[in-house]
Amino acid sequence: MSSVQHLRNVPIFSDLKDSDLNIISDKMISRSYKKGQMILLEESQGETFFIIVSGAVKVTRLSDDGREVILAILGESDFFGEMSLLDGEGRSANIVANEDAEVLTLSRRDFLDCLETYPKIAIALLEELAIRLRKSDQHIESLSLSDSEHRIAITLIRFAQELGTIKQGDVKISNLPFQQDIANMAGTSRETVSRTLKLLEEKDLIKKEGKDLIIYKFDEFRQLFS
Amino acid sequence: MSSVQHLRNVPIFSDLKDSDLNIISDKMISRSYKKGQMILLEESQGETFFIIVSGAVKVTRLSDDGREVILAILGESDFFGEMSLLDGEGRSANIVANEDAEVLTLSRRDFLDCLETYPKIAIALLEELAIRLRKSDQHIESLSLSDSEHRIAITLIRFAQELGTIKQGDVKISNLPFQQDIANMAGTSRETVSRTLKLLEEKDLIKKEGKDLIIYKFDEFRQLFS
DNA sequence: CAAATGTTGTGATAATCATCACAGAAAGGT
DNA sequence: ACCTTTCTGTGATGATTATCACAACATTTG
Repeated sequence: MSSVQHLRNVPIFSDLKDSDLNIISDKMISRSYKKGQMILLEESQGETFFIIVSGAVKVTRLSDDGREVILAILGESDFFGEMSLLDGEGRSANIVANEDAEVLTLSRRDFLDCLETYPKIAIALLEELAIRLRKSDQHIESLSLSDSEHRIAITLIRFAQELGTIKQGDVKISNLPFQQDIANMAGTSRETVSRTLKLLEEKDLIKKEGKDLIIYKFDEFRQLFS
Repeated sequence: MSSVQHLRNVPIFSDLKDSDLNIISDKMISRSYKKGQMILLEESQGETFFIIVSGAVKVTRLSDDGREVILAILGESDFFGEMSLLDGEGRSANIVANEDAEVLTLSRRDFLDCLETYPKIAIALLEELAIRLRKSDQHIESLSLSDSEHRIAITLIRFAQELGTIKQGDVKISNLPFQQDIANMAGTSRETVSRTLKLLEEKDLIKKEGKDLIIYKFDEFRQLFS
């Protein structure tokens, strides 16, 4: 798939004419990263905008004592790096390739030019940031008032919405992340994730199948843990 | 102070010419709310953009069983309501007047027109959303991996940054919110806030003075709880 | 000012969950 | 196929903190 085709799939560019997309596409540089490789480091200056062509990355923050909080896992057609370009602050999170990943990058200048030249991009970007803020709010709510079972269930729901495929009301999450990553998203411990997944399976709410996980009756499941 | 003067203080409008500000200002309607009054209800359709002229509001989410999570407390020159205007989803949070409050409102149409007409506003708004997203990320981090003492200290730091006045390295927070509100922001219980404030006072890190609270050596305090 | 309501302080108790420890399973490398 | 590393399951234990209960104090309201 051509670079322009990829851009077309990215929500913030989808409104543009082909000719404009071509112009932008020409300014982008392609890069690839191996699984586990650090793409962006917290504290460093943010000077680049990234779009994921294939693979997945995780957005994390690290505490002094080395524990990791996963803020989000991003996949194909998602983008990142815009925050420090926008507000000029240093980076606030690390980005690590969660699988082998291929990305397109745009320099700070070209990105900001884009916003000036195509107000539609700015507005589409506003939409996207509003959506992210909404997700953050939900995340904060769940961390604030749920017990670990709820938090883990909500994390599974997040994965289902990002990576899941629906089949007769059930959702299958292929390639479920490791328990440690789930724990780092849910704000709990790896052991608790292990025990809770077992619990949910005993309640016939989910089923583990190798690397995949099926959530039965997704709508009811979501209701249950709202 | 005239309506235009207030707009000038709002970051997203500060770049505009007086003539443009006047045009926008003419479209705004002023309203006031009594302390405790609901301004916006979760679930309802978001059709209005709000700017706070005076007073303060709290942004909350409520769980089924009635517990409240406070996402933010906003004051003079802050704005809200933009999220559901931008992404078209229903409201994701409640807004309640935390003190008597006076606001200016702009209709959905006028707000979106504004963004189209003045790309600078869109870009300034992007900046602001980026800043909020950053704060959300920090909030998520702190909920995920700190104990209650740290979470409460970080909540105090948030208040200090929003409402505090510096005096010789110490910060004074006038009119500290109730313990229950602090608890709802820090994701802990009211009793734990009470006990922790006492603890911090015994460590000579803070001092309660009636309705005010002083954080000694603010920089060190912040360092301590990163 | 008295009553009523809202807020804070503090003990006792129990529940949740992190942590430690280690065994077994799975995946990856050579 | 074997060794190494990573991931998962599970018991035991202790720490943290929510919850309940109630007294003291403060603030509002009639």
